[in-house]
Amino acid sequence: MPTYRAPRGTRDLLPETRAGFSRLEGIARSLALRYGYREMEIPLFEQAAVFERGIGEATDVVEKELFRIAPRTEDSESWALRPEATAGIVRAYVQHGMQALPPPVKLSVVGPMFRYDRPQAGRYRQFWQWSAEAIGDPGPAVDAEVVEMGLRFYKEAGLPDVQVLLNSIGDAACRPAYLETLKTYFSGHEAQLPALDRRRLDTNPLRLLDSKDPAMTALIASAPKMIDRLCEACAAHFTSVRVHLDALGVSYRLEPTLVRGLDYYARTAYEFYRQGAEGQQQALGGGGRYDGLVELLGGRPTPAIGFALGLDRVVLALAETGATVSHEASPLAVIVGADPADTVSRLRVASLLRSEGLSVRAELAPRKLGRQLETASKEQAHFAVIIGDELADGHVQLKDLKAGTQHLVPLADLARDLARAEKTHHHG
RNA sequence: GUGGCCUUAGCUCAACCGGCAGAGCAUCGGAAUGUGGAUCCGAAGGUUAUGGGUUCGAAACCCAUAGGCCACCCCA
Repeated sequence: MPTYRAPRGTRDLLPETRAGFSRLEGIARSLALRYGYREMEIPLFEQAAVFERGIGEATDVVEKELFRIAPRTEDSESWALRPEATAGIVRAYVQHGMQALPPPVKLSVVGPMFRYDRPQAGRYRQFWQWSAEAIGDPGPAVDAEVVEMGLRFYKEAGLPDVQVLLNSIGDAACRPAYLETLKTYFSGHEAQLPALDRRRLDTNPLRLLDSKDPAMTALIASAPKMIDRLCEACAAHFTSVRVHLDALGVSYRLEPTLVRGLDYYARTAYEFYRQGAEGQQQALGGGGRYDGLVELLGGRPTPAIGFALGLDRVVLALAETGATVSHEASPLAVIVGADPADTVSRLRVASLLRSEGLSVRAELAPRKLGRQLETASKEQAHFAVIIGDELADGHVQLKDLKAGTQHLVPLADLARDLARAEKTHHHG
């Protein structure tokens, strides 16, 4: 027999970990509700063209990380697992005529994404994101609202010190000219450029600003900044975004070298980092305005903005701060028996309590009573229901494992007594 | 995709120069057949990631593969 294991870059979320993810998903759903984003689902895979066109052929996400599905037959369509949710959400928005809904259409998706890159801690081939999109609002107020919602997510998750890095990357009116300026600037220093960055000069000059090569630091520092060369409309938009952020009390750091990896972004761009870890490559989340994407995927020109927050990285960050990410619920009571062999009575009582909506575990292993109780306390159950000879006249022993007390209870009252106690029972 | 470090029981780790594969925790059982988190005793758990090679002898040395991690690339 071969030994099987989860594919590279994927992981099993075991119950302890899954509980932490569920908690984060709960916060995301709660925030979506509070901010007016409606939850939806999109397929885990799409026609590859949705990503190729939407995200951009030349981006790393499409060029090297797209998780393509081998076609089943020669004439079947080319599919790919979703590397992010925005393109799929916008595809659905166009497909279902949501342009007819009063704007903005605010949508939320939580689920796994797939990217075929080399795994590391916090970097997986299957990872979880919360994605929120406000489609049909040109901003700038909604830009600030989205950033604030992201920040609130981290705060409620238990990461109060998340830092916002903010930039404007211009739009079709001013970015092309800026790119030329940038190209000219770096071309003038071509001899100093590392090989990789020399190649970027043609393919993606914006990325030069992001280079971590020490030889580039001085060059980048004195390079022309997009933020200084925004057209009037973009500059006014950015100023207003900042005014709104200030009004909300959201602090942020201007990061003129912040660029985004996906082609569809324009104007507002931002990323979330742990305080003190801003320089690291692992963003907790990021987002921006993508005013051209709806049109790119076949809809009418429609402005939009959104973000994607990485749940895996939040869990990782919480673990690093030593915080308890989450705990699983423990049963209110465990049904144990004096006669190890009498699983019938234990199961019957458990079934009775469960039908009353109570969370109980029946000990079905034929172990002696001491061992049954031992396991019950180890799993943090509040009560043990001990079944013995008293059952003959309709009674059981109800033992409070936390308090160490015990008394005889008529079986008829058991559910009521436990339900009353549940109010004070802290699961876990 | 590039470079580097790592992989021994379910988990965390030992094993001196290449010479008997071990401990703690967890699990199961006994002390204690109707009373729990403590204690004592015991059991079970291993193709030393996988496949080759060197050697009288390999967990250890060499090669390949897989997986994990770190730095890039890039992002969540």
